Order: sequence, then structure tokens, then C-alpha cells
Amino acid sequence: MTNFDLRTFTPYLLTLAAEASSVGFQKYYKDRYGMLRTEWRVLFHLGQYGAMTAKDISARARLHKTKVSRAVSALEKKRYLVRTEVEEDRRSETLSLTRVGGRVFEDLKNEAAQFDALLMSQFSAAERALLQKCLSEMAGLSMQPTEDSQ
Amino acid sequence: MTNFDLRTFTPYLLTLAAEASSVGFQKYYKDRYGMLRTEWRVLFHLGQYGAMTAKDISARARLHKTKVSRAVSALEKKRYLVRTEVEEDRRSETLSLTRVGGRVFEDLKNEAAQFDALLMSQFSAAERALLQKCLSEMAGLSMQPTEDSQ
DNA sequence: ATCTATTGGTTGATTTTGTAACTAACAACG
DNA sequence: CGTTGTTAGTTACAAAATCAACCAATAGAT
Repeated sequence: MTNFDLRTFTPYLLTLAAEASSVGFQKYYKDRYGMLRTEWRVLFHLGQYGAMTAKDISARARLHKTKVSRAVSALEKKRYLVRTEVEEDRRSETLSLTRVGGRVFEDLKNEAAQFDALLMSQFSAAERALLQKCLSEMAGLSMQPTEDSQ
Repeated sequence: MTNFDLRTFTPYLLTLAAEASSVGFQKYYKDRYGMLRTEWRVLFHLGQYGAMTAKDISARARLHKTKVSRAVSALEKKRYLVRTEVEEDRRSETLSLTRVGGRVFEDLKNEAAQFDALLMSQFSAAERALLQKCLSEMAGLSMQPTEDSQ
């Protein structure tokens, strides 16, 4: 007979908030560039942190390697990124954005920034700071990224 | 040239936090009762707010009607709920939990409460309150639920 | 009434995800 | 060197989510 209210159950609330807040931005990369969520994540990681291997992306973006593999293929087909062989280890390739990919990233980045600003405008600076801190902690971003996520 | 950091992009942060926080609880209803996320949501809504139609669940739980339809079928097959005809409108049926369904709900509810307590134990009461308020607002739970969601 | 539009719900086809098995390259040990 | 164990990444197949089309009941208009 626990005192429990679904509307205060954090994982549920987080899921709803994530879904609600993602819809708007999703429209952008989907309608404008025909991208999937995983593709967007890979693109953003390459755009923000520079060229890296699929494994690196997997660890940083917390995406399973199969998701990364497929997202990379899709982005490659769209000519947003290229693969270059890694000298020391011929199993993996370094992934880097093309000029076009970079432009797409810039566009989406601007969009994201605007979108986020609007989304957070309803909250005070203190609220925003706290929100970010709590979410980062729950997302486990304060810790080392886990190897085989999601 | 926007000043933008992926790690402060709220929809992204929310998604990561939602995923990370859901994994633990998911294991519970999945391993123990072979339920899907949608089934869990439907079960919880019936358990918390009592018998209602699929349409009601769709609106309250913010699940698309096809998801609800399939979740209801699955829960019915597991004998967790039954359908009873609605007098005034023979298109829809009132859904209500069986005794077994009720027991499963109670079990999961307790688990959820414990899980949530543990999850939030890292935050102060003030933080928890603020977090809940902000998330509710972003989830749109302060507004009327939209008709055809997700 | 009858014709049309809408609504509650289900079903089927397509797309996306998840899981496991696989290939090729490397590493470590005898 | 082989032989065995890992690792990076891909691919194939099953599970699930999405989307459109569908059916039957109701509501609304004429």
C-alpha cells in the first residue's frame, strides 16, 4: 500500500518531458534533412568534438555500435561524412564531416540553440542551472561513459 | 557561430536521463511479467485512475491509439484486464484490471516507489520539488492532454 | 429517414530497433 | 611463428514502433 503517484514517478516524467521536448526539434532534422535521431546524434558528436572512430562515438554518444554503424552508413550515403583509414589499426576508420555535413551541422546547431533557448525561457536562470545539473547527473554524464551502452 | 554545447541541449539531456533512469525499472516489468513499456503504462493508468476506455487511456497516457490497442490486447491475453461493453456507445469498451492485474499493478507500484526513492535520494528535497515542477511543465502535464498524441 | 462526416478501435504493411552471429584485424602467449 | 582470445565493425533476423487504411457505430445535416 505504497503512497505512489504516477505523475511523480521520475522515469515516467522524464520520458514524457523528453518526448514532448524532442518533437519540435525532431521535425527539423527529419523534415529538412531526412535524418533519424541516431543520425542526428552522430552528426552532432562529429561536429562538436571533431573526427573520431565509430567506437568513440559509441562511447561518447551512448549509442550501441549497431546503431552507430547504421547511422554512419546513412550519413555517408547523404555525403555528410567520409571515412579515412586509421594507420595503426585497420579495423577502424576515422569519421569526419564533409563540408556539406559541416554546413548541415551548423544549421541544426543554430536551430537547436534557438529551440533550447525558447524551451528554457519559461524557467529562471537558477531553475535552468539546477535542471541541468540534476539531469546531467541522472544521465550519468558526470561519470565515465560506459563501453557498451543502449 | 552559435555558442552551443551538446551537453546543455535540454531535449538531448532529457532523453539521456530518461533512458538511464528507465533501464533499471524496465528490467523489472520485463523480466518479471514479460511486459512492454506501453503495457506497463496502460496497466498503471488503469491501476491508478480506475476503469476507463482505450480512448481515455490514449489521452491520459499520451499513447497513440494503435499502441494502446495492442497493449490492451497483450494485457488481456495475460488476463490482467477485461473489457466490458459501454451501454451508450457500442464502439468502445470499458477496460478494468482483473484481480491478478491488480496484484501485478500493486507489485510494480511498490517497486516503482522504491526505485524512485533510490533514484532521487541523491537530490535534496528542494531539488526534487523543483525537478518535478519543471519536468511536469515540460511534459505538458499542467495543460489539458492532447487528443492524438505520440 | 438517408446521406455524409466523424469517432473508437483494429489490422496490415513498412520502417526502425534490438539481439545475436559473424568477419577481419589485432594482441598475447606458448 | 601458430593458436587462442579480443576488439571494431557489419550483417541477418526477430521484435517493436510507425503510419495508413480500414470497419463499424455514432452524430449531424438535409
